Amino acid sequence: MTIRQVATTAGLSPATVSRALSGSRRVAPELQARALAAAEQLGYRANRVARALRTRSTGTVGMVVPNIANPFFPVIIQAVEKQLRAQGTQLLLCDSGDDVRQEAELVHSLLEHRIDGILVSPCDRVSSRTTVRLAASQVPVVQIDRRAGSEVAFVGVDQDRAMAEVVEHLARQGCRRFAYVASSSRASTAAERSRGYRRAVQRFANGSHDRLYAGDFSMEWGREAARRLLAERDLPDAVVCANDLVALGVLDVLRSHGVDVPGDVLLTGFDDTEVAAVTWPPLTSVRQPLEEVGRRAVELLRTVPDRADGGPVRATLFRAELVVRRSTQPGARPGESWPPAGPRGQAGPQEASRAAGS
Amino acid sequence: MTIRQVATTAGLSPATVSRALSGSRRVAPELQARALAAAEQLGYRANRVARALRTRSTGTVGMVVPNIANPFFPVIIQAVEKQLRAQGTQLLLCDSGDDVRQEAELVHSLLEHRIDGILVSPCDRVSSRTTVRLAASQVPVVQIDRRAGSEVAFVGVDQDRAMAEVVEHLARQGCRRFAYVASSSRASTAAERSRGYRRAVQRFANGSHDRLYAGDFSMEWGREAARRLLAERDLPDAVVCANDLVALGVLDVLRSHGVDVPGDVLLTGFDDTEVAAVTWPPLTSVRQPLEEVGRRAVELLRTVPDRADGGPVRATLFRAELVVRRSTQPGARPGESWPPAGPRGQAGPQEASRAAGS
DNA sequence: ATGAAAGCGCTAACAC
DNA sequence: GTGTTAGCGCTTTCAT
Repeated sequence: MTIRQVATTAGLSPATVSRALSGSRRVAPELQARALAAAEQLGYRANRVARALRTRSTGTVGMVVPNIANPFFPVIIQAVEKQLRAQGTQLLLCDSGDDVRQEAELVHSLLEHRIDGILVSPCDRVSSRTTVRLAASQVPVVQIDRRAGSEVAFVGVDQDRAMAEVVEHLARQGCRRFAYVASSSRASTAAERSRGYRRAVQRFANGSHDRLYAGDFSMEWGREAARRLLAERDLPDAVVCANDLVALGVLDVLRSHGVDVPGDVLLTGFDDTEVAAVTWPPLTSVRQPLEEVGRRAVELLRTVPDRADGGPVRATLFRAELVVRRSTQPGARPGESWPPAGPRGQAGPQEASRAAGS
Repeated sequence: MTIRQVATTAGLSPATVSRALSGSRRVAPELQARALAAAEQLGYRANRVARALRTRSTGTVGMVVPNIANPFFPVIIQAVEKQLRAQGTQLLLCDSGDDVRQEAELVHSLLEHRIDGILVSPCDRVSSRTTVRLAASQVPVVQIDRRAGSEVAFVGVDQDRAMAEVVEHLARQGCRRFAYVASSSRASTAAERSRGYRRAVQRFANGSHDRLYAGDFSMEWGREAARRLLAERDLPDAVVCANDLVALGVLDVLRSHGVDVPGDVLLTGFDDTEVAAVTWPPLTSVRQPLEEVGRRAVELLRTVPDRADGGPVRATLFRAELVVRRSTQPGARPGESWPPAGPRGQAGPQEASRAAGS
C-alpha cells in the first residue's frame, strides 16, 4: 500500500495526497476530501521509513538507561514517554545493563537508526563521556538523572543536597555515628550522594565514627554490606543507603540477625520507590520530582541546538524532598508495638501492628 | 557520511563497498581491505533508514507491555532484550498503560515504523484481539505472558495451575476460608489465575467461604481491597492476591490495622518479584521462568510465518514454581525474630524451594 | 568479481 | 494550488 496507489484511486498526484494527509500545504477542500477518502478506503498507512529517509527525521527519540529493573527508572521513563507522546514522538528505549561498552553500542545503534534525539542516563560519569559527546555531535542529546561531564545538557536532581538533608535529619534524631552503604561512584548520582553524605557528616557529626561500604545500586549489595556491618564490633547509630534497593537488602539481613530498625539502628533509603512505603518498617527516603524531570528533559531536547556548539549548555537541577517514615523514628523500643502509646489505636501511614499475642 | 563518499575515498564503486561491508557477496580481498580502511578512516556508519527502505527490514522488533512500572515486566523485558541483542536486533519498547486504545495506537505506530516483528502482552484478553490480529496479518507477532485469543503465537506460563498450587499449599496449612484479591480479568493472566483459584478452592476447601475483590494489578488496589476486607465481620484464613504488588498493598493496610501475617491471616503474592523476599513477612509467591519465556518468544518470532496463516499456531506454556516464605507459615508467633530457632529457616511440611534471603 | 543503473516510498523543489 | 521531477542512501539487479 503506497501513496501512489492512493493517488491513483483518488485520481490525484502523489504529491497532492501527501500534502492532503500531512497538511503541510494548503490543498483544495474537495481534493483533500477525495484524498482522505481514498486513503481511508484502502487503509493506507504511511511508510515512516521512506518518510524518514526523505525528511531526515524519524519521529523517534532514543533513551538509554542503566537498568530498567531498578524501580526508579520505569517511573522516569513513563514520565518521559508521556511527554513525548504529547508531541507524537516514539520512544526507543534501551537498557545498557550499567555497562559502558554496551552503552556505547546502544548509542551508536540509535544514531544509525537516525533517531531525532537521545535521552541518556550515563552509567559512568567518566567513561561514558566520550560516548555522550559523540552522540551530542550528531543529534540533540539531554542527559537525564545521571551525567557524564557538563558539556552536554542535563536535567536532574540535586543529589548532594538531598543526601545532606538525610544526614541532617538523622543528626536531629540524635545520631552521631554513621555508616554509609554506597554505590560505586561510577554513576554521577552515586558520587554526588556520597559527597553530600560526607559533607553533612563532617558538619553535623563532627566527622565522628564513619564507615563506608562501596558496591552498587542492588539489593544484593545491600545484603552483602549488612553482613560486613554486622561483622564489625559495634553498630553505628544510623545506616545511610545509596538507594532504596540497597536499603531493602540491608534491612533484610539486619532483621534476619535480630537487629531492630529503628530500635537498634536507623536506616534510610533514597528514591522513594513505591515499595519504600510498604516495607517494615517503612523507609525514610528521598522523593525526586520525576514528572518534572521528564517534562523538562523532553522540552530541552527540542531546544538543544543540533550540533552541540550553538550556545550555552543548559542544565536544570530540581530539588528533592525528604520523606520521613518510621525507619528513622526510634520512638518505640525494639519489640514494642507502634505507635508506642497514645489515643489513636488505628490507621495512619506510619502505623502498624498491635502488640503480639492478642 | 554516505557510502558514496567512502567509495570515492577508496576508489571503488558504492556497490563494492556495500558488498565489502556487509559481506553479502564475495569481494576481492584487496578491494575489501581498501573498502574497510576507507570506512574506518571516515568513521562511516551505515544509514539504517536507507537500508531499511531498500531491504524492507529494519532490524528492529517492537514490544508492547501493559505497564513497565510493574516490576514483573522489566525482568521479562531484560530477558527479551538479551536474546534480541544476541541476534543483533534492536528493541523498540512501548508501554500501553494498560489501555486498549493506547495499545492499538502503539501497534499501529510500530507497524508504520516497519519493525520486523512484534512482541505483545495484550492488556485485554478480549478487546485487544483485533489489534493483535491486525498486527499479525502484517508482521510476525508473538504474544508474551498475556494473550488475546489463540490465533496468534503465544509464550507464557500456566497461571491456572500455579494459582491452584498456591491454594493447595494454603489448604495444607489448614486454611479453609479464603479471600481472593483479584485483578480485573481483562488480562488473560488475571483471568487464568482467578480460574485456578476458584477451581482449587472448590476442590480443597469444598467451596467454603470465599470472597472476591476485583480491581487491578496495583499496590493501591491492594490497599483498597484490604480496607474492604477489614470492613467485613470476620477475616478469612488466607488472602490470596493476584500478584505481589497487590499483596504488598494488602499487607500494608493489614499491618497498619494490627492484623498479623501470618499469625492472623496467611497471605500470598504472585510473580516472585525481587521485593517479595524482603517484605516483612517475606511473601510466599510464584516464580515464573522468565528467562526461558523471553528466549522462547524471540525464537518463535523468527519462526512465525510472515502472514499468520502458514501453519499451526505455536503456543508454549511453561510451568511456574511455588516459592514458600514466611507469609504462609504461621509457625512462629508475631514479634518473634526469624528464624525463630534452630540453625536455619523453618522446616515445615512444605519447605521453601529457595531460602528467603536470610 | 566489479561497476552502472534502477528503485525502495516518500516529500521538497520546481514549474505551471 | 497542483502535477511533474528529482533524490534521500542504500542494496540489488543487470550487464560486463
